[in-house]
Amino acid sequence: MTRATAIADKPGRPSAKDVARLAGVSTATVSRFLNSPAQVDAETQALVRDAVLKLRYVPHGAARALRSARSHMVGAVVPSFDYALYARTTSAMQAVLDARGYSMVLAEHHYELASEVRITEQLIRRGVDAFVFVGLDHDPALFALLESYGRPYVLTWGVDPMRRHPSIGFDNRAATFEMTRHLLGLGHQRFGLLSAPTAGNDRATERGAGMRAALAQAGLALDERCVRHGPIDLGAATAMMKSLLALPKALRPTAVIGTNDVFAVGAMLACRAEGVRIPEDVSIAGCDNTDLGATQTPALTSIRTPIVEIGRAAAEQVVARLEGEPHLAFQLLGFELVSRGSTAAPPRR
Amino acid sequence: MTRATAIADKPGRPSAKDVARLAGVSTATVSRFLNSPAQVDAETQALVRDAVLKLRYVPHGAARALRSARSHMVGAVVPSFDYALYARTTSAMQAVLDARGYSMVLAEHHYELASEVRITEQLIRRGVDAFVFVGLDHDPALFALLESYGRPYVLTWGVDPMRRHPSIGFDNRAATFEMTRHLLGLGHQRFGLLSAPTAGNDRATERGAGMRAALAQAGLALDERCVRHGPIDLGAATAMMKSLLALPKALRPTAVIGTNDVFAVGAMLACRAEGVRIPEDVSIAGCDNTDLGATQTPALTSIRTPIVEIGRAAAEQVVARLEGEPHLAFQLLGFELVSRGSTAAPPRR
DNA sequence: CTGTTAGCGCTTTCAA
DNA sequence: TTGAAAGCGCTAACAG
Repeated sequence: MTRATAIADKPGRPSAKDVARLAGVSTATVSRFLNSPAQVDAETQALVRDAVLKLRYVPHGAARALRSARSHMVGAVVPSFDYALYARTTSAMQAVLDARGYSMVLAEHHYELASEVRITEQLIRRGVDAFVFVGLDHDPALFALLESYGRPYVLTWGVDPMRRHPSIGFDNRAATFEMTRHLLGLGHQRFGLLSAPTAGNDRATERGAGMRAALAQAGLALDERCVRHGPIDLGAATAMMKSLLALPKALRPTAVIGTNDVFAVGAMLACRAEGVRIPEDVSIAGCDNTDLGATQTPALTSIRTPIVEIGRAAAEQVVARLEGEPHLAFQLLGFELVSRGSTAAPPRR
Repeated sequence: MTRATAIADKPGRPSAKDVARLAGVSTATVSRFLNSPAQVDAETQALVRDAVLKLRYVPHGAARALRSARSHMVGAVVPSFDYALYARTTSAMQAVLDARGYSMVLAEHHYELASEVRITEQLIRRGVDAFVFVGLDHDPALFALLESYGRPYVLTWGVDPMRRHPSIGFDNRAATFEMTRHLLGLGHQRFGLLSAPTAGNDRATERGAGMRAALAQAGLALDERCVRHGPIDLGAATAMMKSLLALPKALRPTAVIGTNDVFAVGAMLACRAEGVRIPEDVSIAGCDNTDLGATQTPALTSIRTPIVEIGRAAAEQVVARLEGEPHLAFQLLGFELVSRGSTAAPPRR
């Protein structure tokens, strides 16, 4: 027996036929016992139950999936797990799925929309019943694929303004809008933005837009020389902030918003390295309210986003759809500004 | 059409038969084209390829799995995703699996060994080919189940000292041993330990043991009144540390080790809240060297554990076994003490 | 190199 | 309430 065949089911792996034989019934009855016990006589049930337990019978999922066109697997397709955020959302999803008898298949696309399509196709091939995606921006080919295979899905971390795709999230634009208002209220006039690349990332796009909108409303404009884009990574964020600190004094922002906490904490590291005081010299704010930000000194002002709620609601929606239960196709959840020590009035001139 | 049937494959979902018809060949040839193209004539290949692309054919995974007894899915069964650590390991795994044409099914057992068995059985039912587990401590029923279904697996975050189960990890005991030596070297005599519950958690057990061993070697003993156990959670860790700080002065530890960075950072929060200075009044050290610890003020002394390497190696090992390739069943990886500002000499008496 | 054929293990009509 | 029988879509023998 070679390694390659080692995983083949043991010769003795019990099948429904074995259970049927032992219980003295037909395989049809075994199947009914498993799937709709109400249709089986109580005595017969006892017979079958004993046989199942005795043989430690575990039904063959692939056969069931083939026959019933239902794998009971839900795909979670996320940008990346390195940012703790999606891990927590996924964890919440997984808990709900598990409770409802579904398993979760996980895939990352590393912020590449094209690879998202490829990955999704692979999961369809594996028989995944339904999908949860992150964000509203996706390759049109993705929706075509889902449509052509009749797979339900839900988008998360935002709500589709056109109501074309089922979605669960919050208003990313409003979140940074409110944060910017907070900083404007403290008296800031010169702002900096640390953002993820916006291509194919509506969260980053919207968060930037919210900031610009709030500034515009206050009669200000975001100086593009104070904007940096880069990967969601502490090192990159630190470098981005350092380059802002290197700007001529008249240009240098007194308030910097990161489109998420990683950027904001990276900015804090840069300030510490350069001897720039927070919040006396510069205010820093993030988004998503992670432990990473909340435990900094000073603690990071951030937006509490519905990380766990999104995961739970997404899982519940796809399961409800698979099971034919009523559900809300669109859910707009709330967020909350959490003001902490990293933001204060700007330095006096 | 009800919601429940909405996910049924569209009537027109192409099958191998459709591809065969369009290409003017048999389904066997389609199958060969997909699985071993070398056996198919170049011209025929072109015919089939065109048909596949034209119909946007995606093979039916369940049928393939049923027939070939191979689902190309690997199960990752982890304690929890809330601790960012396992998310990163899983991410590394997923990248390798994806590159090798496998998908990853994810499940969490929330530190309950019994639910780990249940979850694993569910994944076997779904047809998962192989498994990666976290830690060496598991319910014997788990191994019995894997054995009876002939599923390869690998344990991670430790190496089985008995060499009974394939495993990839590092020496958890040596890690805290070294950390404790570091603190002893700084002059500490009274130690505190913040740990996860040790039941069914060999990482926590070993990390505690390493500390005790180092102390014993130095002729000291860990005062059990300075030990706290609790969930891996910042709030819980903070409370645990507060209760250590509430000890009579003569008993209060001057050095506290967390069995991971979450405990250590929670301890830092407690110190800040109580006005206890780090490292002047108390030294604090963690384990796993996460961003959470590294970005604190002062930065947390910790142990860099092979988080990503474990994930990659585990994925490579299970794939190698499934594919019948040579592989190392046991891999002992290294770790490294990273000394930062949170540890220093104890206060003078 | 290609087609024919026989199932993989299960669910689901249809009859009894 | 139960059994017999027909496949789900694919792969692997076996012929040709």
